[in-house]
Amino acid sequence: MAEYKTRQKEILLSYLSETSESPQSVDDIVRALQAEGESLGKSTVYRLVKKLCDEGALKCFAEDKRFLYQLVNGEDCLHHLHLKCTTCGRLLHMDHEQSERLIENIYGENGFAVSEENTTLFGCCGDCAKKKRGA
Amino acid sequence: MAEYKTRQKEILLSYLSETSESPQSVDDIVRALQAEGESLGKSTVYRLVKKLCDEGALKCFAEDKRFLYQLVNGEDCLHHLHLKCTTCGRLLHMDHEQSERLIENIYGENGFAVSEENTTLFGCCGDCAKKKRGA
DNA sequence: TACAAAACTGAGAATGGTTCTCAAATTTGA
DNA sequence: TCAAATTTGAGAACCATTCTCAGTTTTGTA
Repeated sequence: MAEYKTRQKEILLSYLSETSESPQSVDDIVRALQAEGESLGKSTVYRLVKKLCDEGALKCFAEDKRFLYQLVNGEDCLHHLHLKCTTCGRLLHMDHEQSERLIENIYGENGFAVSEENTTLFGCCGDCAKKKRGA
Repeated sequence: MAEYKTRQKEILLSYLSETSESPQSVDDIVRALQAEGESLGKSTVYRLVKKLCDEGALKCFAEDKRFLYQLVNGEDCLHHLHLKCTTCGRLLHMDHEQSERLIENIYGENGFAVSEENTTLFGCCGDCAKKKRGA
């Protein structure tokens, strides 16, 4: 017996998969679920979210002075870097080979082993850049 | 009259330039200065540090659940990526050309413009890797 | 089905970094 | 030297996150 399956975990995961487009704060999560009549305790959400991050199922971003969480779909998501658009909030996935090449490169030049799980590159995506040029 | 020159600001800047190797939390700063007999108020440090960040004189990193501040020496510090070792905590500076190349690369393949100011790559530095292998 | 051990939940308290408040001190231009 | 503008700092307030712990749920076993 190492881990129990609980109603709360299922509810949380289901909600996170619905909102996988935009990262959510713990408060967002708690409030949204409350509105749906599925109230989870704050502590529980914090606990689950942290564990899911450790397992690599969620990505965590610092914003303002709190953390936002976003679902990472599938195994392979662990094995590439992510690009986070600070304008629209979307999380883009870098190609696996490209990630590998980039990391290899940095390792070669700096002796530094970049961790794919912990690293996110911030910037502006093509769509937002286009919109900005238009505006 | 827009901005006054104060003793406190000078002390802070001088301390930050002494410690520009490793990022400091506000608490680090306050305690260190206290030890030197130059006690600055916490509020003051927070205020100054925030203003310096806005002006681009300081880099700010989220760690644990607080922020670390590090002096940006000269213009060029703004123009390369940083590698943060999650084992020893050191902040390594990527070569300027290497940064440019990497960013160019990502832009070419993903249409995504990585922001040097906001991005830090996490992982394990060469020294720590060596120690781990040794142990 | 019944039971007990292990794991999980959640309300509320505690923690701790950051911001706010405001009266006192400092800086600056005249 | 004076007064206005700005800055300082002690302490309160704020608020996201973690901790506590008694009660609940899950699971394997008999």
